[in-house]
Amino acid sequence: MGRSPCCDENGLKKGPWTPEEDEKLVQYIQKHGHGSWRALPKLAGFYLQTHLSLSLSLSLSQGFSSLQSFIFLAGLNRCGKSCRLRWTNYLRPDIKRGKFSQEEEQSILHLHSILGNKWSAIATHLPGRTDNEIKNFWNTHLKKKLIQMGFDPMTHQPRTDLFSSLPHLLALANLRDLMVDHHPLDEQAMRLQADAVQLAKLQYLQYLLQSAASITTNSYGQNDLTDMEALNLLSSIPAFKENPVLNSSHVENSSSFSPGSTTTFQPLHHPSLLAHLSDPQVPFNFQTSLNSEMGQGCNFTMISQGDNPHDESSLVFPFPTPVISTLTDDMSLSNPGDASSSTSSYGGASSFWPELFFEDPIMHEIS
DNA sequence: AAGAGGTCCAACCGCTCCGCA
DNA sequence: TTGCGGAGCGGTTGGACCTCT
Repeated sequence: MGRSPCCDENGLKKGPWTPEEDEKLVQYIQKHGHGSWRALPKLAGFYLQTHLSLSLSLSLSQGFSSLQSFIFLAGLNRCGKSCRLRWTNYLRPDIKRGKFSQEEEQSILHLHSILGNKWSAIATHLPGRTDNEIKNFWNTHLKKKLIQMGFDPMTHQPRTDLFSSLPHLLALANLRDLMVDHHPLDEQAMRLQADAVQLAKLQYLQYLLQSAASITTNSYGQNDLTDMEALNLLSSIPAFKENPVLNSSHVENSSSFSPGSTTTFQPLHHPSLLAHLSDPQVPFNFQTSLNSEMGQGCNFTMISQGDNPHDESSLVFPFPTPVISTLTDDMSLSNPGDASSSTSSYGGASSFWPELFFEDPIMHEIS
């Protein structure tokens, strides 16, 4: 922009702030508030000097220019930008310190799915947290977490490259069958693997449907990927066999089944559900069905097997459907009983990261 | 115990936005 | 309309701290 940086003046201090500098800054801002950050370091230094001998109001009336050299010798030898950052990110009295709570984490995920890397905008929804803090937390924790769970951290959508591993996952299922003969796994491990394969199919289904929605029709006026492929896959999933919501009308009326078509919904990591799902001790079942009545989507009913028999959530996923978080090479070798010990193994609800879609008040607020 | 590597976070840098003359 | 300067934003960095071997 052709403008010199604010901190390029000789002699301005950089680096970590000392307690004395903090004190100067806090004292000044407590007394006068913050406004002109550029002028503040000079005034802050001067403010302390006034405690020694001068009256601030008297000297201000004399003008700054005559005070410049005095101020630099005695003042906060920092640029205004540095002062502002120190105040907003560290010294501000309303800053909340410590670890982010589960609720805050969910809020950040949710807000980031809507706002992207607009850290300051996200911070406005998290009282006491700074944009810098949220940004750091995102980069060091949440981003990695999403990646581990098979999500693109920028789009919050399932990573399509996960599907390249689908044959591997299915092979894993076959391996399980072989291992039953020679190295029997316990029942829970087998069930988890079976669920994992079903979820892999579900995700692949999602992939097919999303692809079908985006693929242009070929010269015969047909999609390169047909809904039938997806439906065949669906039919191979026991949950669908057991819950035959899918009937012929859905198949015949495929035009009403428009996965991935223009939707105004936004993904939402629903806090209450996530909180529930984050408890690895609570197992769950799920049932799925195509939802033609809503024009698009997939009903997803999650039934907790916890203490509360009424704890059932019926959700609509216009797509994507929930995905598998992480299926590692050593999944079959990990301790199947230790589902709660690691988020990287498929062992419970914590690895199951649904995206709920419904109208979002924040979107209205933003728009 | 010590060194290597990894993680975390405060602070900096470069840029854009916006108000004002 | 244009250019300047302050405020603020997001990306990056460097060093302190932690963990692992």
